[in-house]
Amino acid sequence: MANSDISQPLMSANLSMLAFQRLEQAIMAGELQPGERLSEVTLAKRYGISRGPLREAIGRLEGRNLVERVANQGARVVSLDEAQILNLLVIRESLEGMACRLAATRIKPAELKRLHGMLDSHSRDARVVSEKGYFQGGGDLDFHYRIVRASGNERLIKMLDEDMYLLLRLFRQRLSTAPGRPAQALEEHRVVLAALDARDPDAAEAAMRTHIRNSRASINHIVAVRAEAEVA
Amino acid sequence: MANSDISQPLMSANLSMLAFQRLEQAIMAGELQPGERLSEVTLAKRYGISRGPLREAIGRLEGRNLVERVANQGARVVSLDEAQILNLLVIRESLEGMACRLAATRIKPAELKRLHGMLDSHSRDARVVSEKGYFQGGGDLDFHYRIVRASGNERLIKMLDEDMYLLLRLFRQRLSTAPGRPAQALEEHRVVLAALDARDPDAAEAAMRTHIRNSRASINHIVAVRAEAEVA
DNA sequence: TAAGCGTAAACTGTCAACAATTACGAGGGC
DNA sequence: GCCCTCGTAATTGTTGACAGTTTACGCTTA
Repeated sequence: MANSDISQPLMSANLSMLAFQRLEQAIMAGELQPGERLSEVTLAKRYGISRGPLREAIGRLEGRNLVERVANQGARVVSLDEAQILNLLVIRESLEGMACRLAATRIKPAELKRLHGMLDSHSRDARVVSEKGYFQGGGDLDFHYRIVRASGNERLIKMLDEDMYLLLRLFRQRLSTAPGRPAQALEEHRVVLAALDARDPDAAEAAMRTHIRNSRASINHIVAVRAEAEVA
Repeated sequence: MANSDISQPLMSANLSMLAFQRLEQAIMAGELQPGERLSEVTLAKRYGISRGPLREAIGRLEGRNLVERVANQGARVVSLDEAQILNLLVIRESLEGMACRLAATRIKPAELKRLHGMLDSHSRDARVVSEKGYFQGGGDLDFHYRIVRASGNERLIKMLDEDMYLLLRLFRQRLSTAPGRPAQALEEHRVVLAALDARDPDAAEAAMRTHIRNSRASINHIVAVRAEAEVA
C-alpha cells in the first residue's frame, strides 16, 4: 500500500504510540468493526499494557476521526452513514482538486513517468477489465496518493493521507462499484494525467474534480437505488 | 465571537474536557505563547488536577493541531512559520470555496439578509475605514464563518471552524494587513454575497476563492518584502 | 405477566506513586 | 581554554488502586 512510506521515523518507544498503531491496524483490518465498542480493560489486557497509554491511544484515534467517544460510556469505532460519506467525498473533491492543481506545476518528470506506468498497468489489470475491484484493490487510491504527494503542501498531504484515505479505505466495502465505473474511472485518470503532462493547473484541478464528482455521483446513485428498494 | 454556539451541549463532567477548554482558551488568549513548553506538572498543579486528565487534554490539543508533542520531551504550543501559514491558506481557499458553492444553493433568505446587514455594518466600521483591524477584530472571520455554516456539510463546518479558524486566529498578528487591503476585502465580500444572492454556485465558489487568494497574495507580498529587508 | 424499583457488577474517570528517559551542570582530561 | 564524561535533577511515561457513573439483572408489586 502507498502508506508504507518512511515518513514515520520508526517511532514507538512509548506504549501509547504502539497501542495507537495496533488499534489503527485492527480497525483498518476489520478486526474491530464499525460501531463496535472499545473496552479499555479488555484491550489493555490483550495488549499487555495498562489503561493509561491505551486511553491516550484511543484519544489519538478520536483525533484521527476513527473512533467516537461518549463520556462515561466508552469509545466506539466510527460508523458513517451514507450522508456522512457523501459529505466526506465533497471535501475530498475540493482538497484533491487543489492538490492536483499544485501538482501540475510541481510534479517531477520522473514521477509523471511513474504515473503513466501505473495507468498502463491498471489498464491491463483484470480487475478493471472485469469491472470490479479497481477501487477495492487500492489501485485507485494509489494513483491519487501519488498526485497528492506531488502537491508539495505538507499539511494538505497529511490531511488527505492520514484522515481522508483512512476513512475511505475503512468504508470502501460500502462504496460499491457501479457496473462500468472502473473503466470510466481509468479513463478519467488518463484525463487527469494528460493535464499534468501539459502542466495546466486549471485543467488538472478541473479533471480531478470531475473524476471525484463522477465517483460520488455513482455512489449516490447506488445509495438512492438501494433506498428505493428498501421502501418497496 | 462566532464560536459562542450551542453546538457543545455544555459538556464537561470530566476534568480532561475542562482542562482541554482551559488550555485552548489560554493558548488563544496568548497566555501560552507559540513555541512555549507545556509542563505537565506545572499545569496540573495550576488547574488543581492530576496529570492523567491533563495528559489527555494535551493529546486532544495535539489532535486539534494546537500543540506539538515530542516523545519524552513534552508538548509545545505550535509555532507555524510563514510557509506553513501559506500552505494553510491554500487549503482554506479550497475548502471555503467549496463551502461557498454549497451555501449558494442551501443558504436561507433570512441568513442572506443577515449577511447583508453584517457587510453594511462593516462598511461603517472605523477599523475598515482606517485600514486596519478588519481582520484582527474578527469581522472578516465572522462573515466567513456564517457562510461556512450555511454549507450544511457538517464535517466541512467542523474542519474549518474547529481547526482552520482556530489556527488563523492564533497567528493573526503575523497575518499583518497591507495598506488598502481591508477596503478591498470588504469589496470582495460584496462580490461573494452577490453570487449567493444570485444562487450561482460557480460564481460563489469563484468569488470566495478569489477573495482568499488575494488575501494570501497580500500576506505573501508582505512576507517577501520583510525577508528582503532582513537581507539588506 | 409486565412494569418499576433497587442492588450489584462492570466500566470509565481520576489519582498518586514508581520507573525510565532526558537535560543540565560539575568535574576532569586533553 | 575547550571538549568529553559522568552524575544528579527534572520531566515524561507507566502502573495499579480507588472513586463515580452507567448498565444490567433480578426482585417485588400491581
